[in-house]
Amino acid sequence: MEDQDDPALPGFDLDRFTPYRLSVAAERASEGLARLYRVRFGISVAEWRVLAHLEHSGNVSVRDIEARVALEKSKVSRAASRLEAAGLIAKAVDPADRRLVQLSLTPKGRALMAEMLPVALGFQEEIEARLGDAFAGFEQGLQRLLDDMEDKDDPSA
Amino acid sequence: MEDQDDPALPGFDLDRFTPYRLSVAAERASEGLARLYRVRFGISVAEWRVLAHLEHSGNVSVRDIEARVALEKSKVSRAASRLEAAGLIAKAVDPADRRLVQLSLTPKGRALMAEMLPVALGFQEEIEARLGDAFAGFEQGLQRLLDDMEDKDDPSA
DNA sequence: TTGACATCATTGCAAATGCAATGAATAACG
DNA sequence: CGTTATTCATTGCATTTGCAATGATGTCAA
Repeated sequence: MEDQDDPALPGFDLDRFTPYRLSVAAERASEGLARLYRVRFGISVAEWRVLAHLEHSGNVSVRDIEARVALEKSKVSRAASRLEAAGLIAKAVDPADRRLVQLSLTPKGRALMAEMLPVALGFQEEIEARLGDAFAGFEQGLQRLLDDMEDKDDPSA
Repeated sequence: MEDQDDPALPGFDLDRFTPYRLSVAAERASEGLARLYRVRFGISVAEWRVLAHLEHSGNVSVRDIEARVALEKSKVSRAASRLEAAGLIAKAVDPADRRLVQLSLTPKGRALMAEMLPVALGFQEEIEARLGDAFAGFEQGLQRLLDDMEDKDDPSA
């Protein structure tokens, strides 16, 4: 009973818990950008990732994107369908392996990316400016986390 | 036409885009911990956050948690209902303001937290160990991001 | 070749999510 | 007081999500 409000507990503070902090920061950053994309271009985060990857890597299969862009394959598939319906990408069966679907930007999709990229780059610059001299260290840590979690994402095994 | 596969485009690389990196890192970190909690304790991330906040701060209203723990109020409400059904927390109408619901850990809830906290702390230690000397810089950057986004979460606003 | 197994994209479906009511209670202000 | 706003927690509902089929293709070895 005395430990009901006993401050001498382990004293766990969620605010100092890295997974939580990471989650909140990511949520807010992605959400800020997501709102921009949604209201200005009608594009979701998943769709943005697919477009960005296509802009960067040319024709790719759904499977490639799934692995490359940290998106469930059903999410990629549905995003691709919406993008195709919007005329932003084209789907084509790979002639070499007919199980694969090659996605590629249409001219309209490329034009949209030309509008969206400056927004993304501006957002990135904004973040770097806000972090200032902390940016380098932050990115280094982030990189190390991403490297470690590349396949196994459970640090305590 | 020539820019179909022209590498001289803006050359945007999603992998260097901080919001994306942050999102992937957060997703993987949270998911690793989430799996542990789910399989070992049957607890979701939202439920974990509610429990952790209660353990740390004693009785709190749903509203408090919503603000404090970066969770939609409907999510808090539903998490609280599940936790109550599981006998881990108690809900009580605040006598001073009967709109508020005071949440508090039951003995069973406190016992569960006593089991879960070491797991969380171990996870945290693991992360710190993996980051090594990059941890301090990483946390500093993260803190700066969180500060900046406290109310307005759109850096390019 | 043929048959067992693997891989790919899509889709069905149950569960989770976000947002906009809803209803209860309080605060603000004349 | 009485009336109008505001705050709080919950819930309804449409959308999104994740996961497990499904079907269509490819691979490999007997």
